Amino acid sequence: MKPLVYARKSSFVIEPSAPFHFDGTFHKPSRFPAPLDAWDPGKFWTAMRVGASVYGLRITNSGVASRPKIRVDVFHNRKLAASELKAVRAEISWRFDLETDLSEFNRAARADRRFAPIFRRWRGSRSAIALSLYELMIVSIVLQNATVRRTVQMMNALLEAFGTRIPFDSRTLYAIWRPRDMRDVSEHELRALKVGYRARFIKRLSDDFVAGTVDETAIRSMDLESARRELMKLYGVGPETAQILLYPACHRCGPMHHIAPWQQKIYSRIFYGRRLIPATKILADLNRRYGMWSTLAVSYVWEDLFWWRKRGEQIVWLEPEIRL
DNA sequence: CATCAGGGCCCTG
DNA sequence: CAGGGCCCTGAT
Repeated sequence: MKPLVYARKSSFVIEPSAPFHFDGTFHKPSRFPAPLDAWDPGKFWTAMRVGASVYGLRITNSGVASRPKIRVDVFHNRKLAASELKAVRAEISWRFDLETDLSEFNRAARADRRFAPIFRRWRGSRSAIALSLYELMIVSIVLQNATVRRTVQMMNALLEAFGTRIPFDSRTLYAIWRPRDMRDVSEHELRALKVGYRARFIKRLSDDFVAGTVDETAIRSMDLESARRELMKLYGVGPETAQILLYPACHRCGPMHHIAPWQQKIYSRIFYGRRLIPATKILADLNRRYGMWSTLAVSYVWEDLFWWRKRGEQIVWLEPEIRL
């Protein structure tokens, strides 16, 4: 097969709602490393599947917080129809939540006694991920009951076997396969990639997406609780995975319902300065304090911590919790 | 060498 | 609703 060359380029500009924080939106340092996207200050690359095609995207910051502007360069391997470009733009806008109105959250954030400096630092950051609902679901599955190292291994093995390699702009990234690409893949074949019991989840979920049991478009417009119920019906999706999916894939950042054990440990430290606080208490406190903005508020504090770590700050209690 | 828990979820009793 | 089993790995 002839290697596909993503050398053609189309460009457009998006003006996100203000205030906007480019790096806080396009890079989340707490996430595990995968060849799905790449980031440098003011620049972001990803391979995005929209409709039937995959595109290489380079997104560049070309505005300021108060007058935000991003430039999108779309790399492709054939001539594009105008409608395709329009679809790509709409998808970027949705996935990175570029049109959202955070003024209410920002008002509350300014008045926050403890964390106002953090909220100010990241003001304009969005709940965002480059992945579709199906793609994030796959990522959540390989996160289940695994340490970071194992998650990375599983993800790489899956991408190598079924992902679409997109060489563009002198880098190579992968797009996750489509649900229907799993149709002729056996559970046995998946297990050979050492994903263990998750093989069955991947098969069943892919089938559900093909059959239309899950409708991403519908879920995007549901209220928080309906979306959660819908997602939890799926085989392999429990409370933790639903939480991951609702935010950021659905931009539902209402009250939190679930805290994973390792998050509980980290929340205990950052919100209470203690070793371990009961998850139910943490949930109640955070939801009382931040209400419908809980998930967003917590993510600002959470990512801020991982930004410090990324910049080389030693956080002695954090390291043992991030097992590589 | 064996045992065990892990960034969950399903199934059973 | 509590608890066992699941795939694999690295830690002990």
